[in-house]
Amino acid sequence: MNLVLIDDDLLVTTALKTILGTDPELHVSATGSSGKEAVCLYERLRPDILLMDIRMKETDGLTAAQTILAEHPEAKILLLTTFSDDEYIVRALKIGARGYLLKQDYDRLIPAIKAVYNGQTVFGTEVTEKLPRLLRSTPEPDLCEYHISEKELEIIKGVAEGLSNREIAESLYLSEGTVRNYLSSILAKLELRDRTQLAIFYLTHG
Amino acid sequence: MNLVLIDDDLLVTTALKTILGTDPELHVSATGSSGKEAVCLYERLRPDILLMDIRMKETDGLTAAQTILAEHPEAKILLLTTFSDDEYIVRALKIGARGYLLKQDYDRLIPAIKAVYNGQTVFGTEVTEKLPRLLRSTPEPDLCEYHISEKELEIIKGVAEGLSNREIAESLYLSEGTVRNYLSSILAKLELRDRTQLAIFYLTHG
DNA sequence: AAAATCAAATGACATTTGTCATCTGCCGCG
DNA sequence: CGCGGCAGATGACAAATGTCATTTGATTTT
Repeated sequence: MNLVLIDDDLLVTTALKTILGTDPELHVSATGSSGKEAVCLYERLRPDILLMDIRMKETDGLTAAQTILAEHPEAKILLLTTFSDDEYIVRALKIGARGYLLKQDYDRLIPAIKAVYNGQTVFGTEVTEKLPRLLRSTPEPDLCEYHISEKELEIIKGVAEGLSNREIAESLYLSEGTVRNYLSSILAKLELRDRTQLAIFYLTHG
Repeated sequence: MNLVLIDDDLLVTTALKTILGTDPELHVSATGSSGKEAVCLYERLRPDILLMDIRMKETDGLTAAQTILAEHPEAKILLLTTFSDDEYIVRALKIGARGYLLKQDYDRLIPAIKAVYNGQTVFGTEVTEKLPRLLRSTPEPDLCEYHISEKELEIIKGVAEGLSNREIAESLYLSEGTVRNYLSSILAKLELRDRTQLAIFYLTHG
């Protein structure tokens, strides 16, 4: 069972590597320290499981997970974090992560990894308690499910106000062409066809 | 003071003609029995005052008034009706009618006509009572304020679903060009610039 | 210092969109 | 009968939109 570990803190990755090394079934193929690396390593090594921290400088773990899952929906990604932040949990679920564990649950980490390997989804104790309530309160698909940067969001808002590309460009001090480029990639990400569909999407699901 | 009378019921027009004829200042130039006629007669005779029923078969009085006022905002149109229907009152106000009288107020009709002639706006007693409340409860501009035909509405809905002109055309069995033409006139009527603004308008005010 | 990275810009391009003038049947009305 | 008015269609056009490949400049990384 091949693993890739991603954590900001070198101490954590090495510690984890040691802990996991005690189990003969587990093999840590590589470690990394940023979301970007996670994407690269996943592409290159196709590990059975990707164990990743959420809070990291540079690209955060959730976004990286999203990138990977967009390409490989079958990827088994286990998110690891110190805090049990509600928003993170929900988002992790929505994008299709296979697990969300608190670092304090480290004694259950190995069983959890094996469970995920067998196709299950695993959540830490605290998370499990919160889950039903969280799901009840957020039934709608959200904008934050996609990788939308701050600037992209500004552009979306402009579109949803009925502005033209030129007007959006002026209001954000960009060139019209740049706005077009941003818009183009936004549409691709959201799988929409034109600005009108985008405006509708934003007004109804945003 | 030239008047044009419009009412479905010939009995009413003739009766009114008689009543109004008792006043030497008033002169009924013509009478008609439908909204269309109202528009024609107004265009042709440019009466000082147009006295019109609201409920009529064929084009109703409000729509006709709207058509006329769109072209001639200075037109003095006095609406006459049997019922004091809230929706009608509000709509009449919004489109710029100069008065709204109940037929039961017929004893005040002549003074009202003269008042309107002098630039005032007149409402029957019952209407006056309801007015403030009605205005308070409907602050929003509405789609129905504009002359939107059934087919036009279909097209607007299509736009608000994010369909392209071609797709709208197919769904309504029209040519793409025709859809473009309709859309063009819709945008002009609503003073909007493009389909995106239309979609936004429909989703928020529609 | 060299290489990689990223935001922003550019230029070229095919489509779509919005506007306008004009044409075609068709129906009602005098 | 003929005429005017409609709903639709057409064709031509400029402008806006969406897509892509490529370039620039600044910043980071190594």
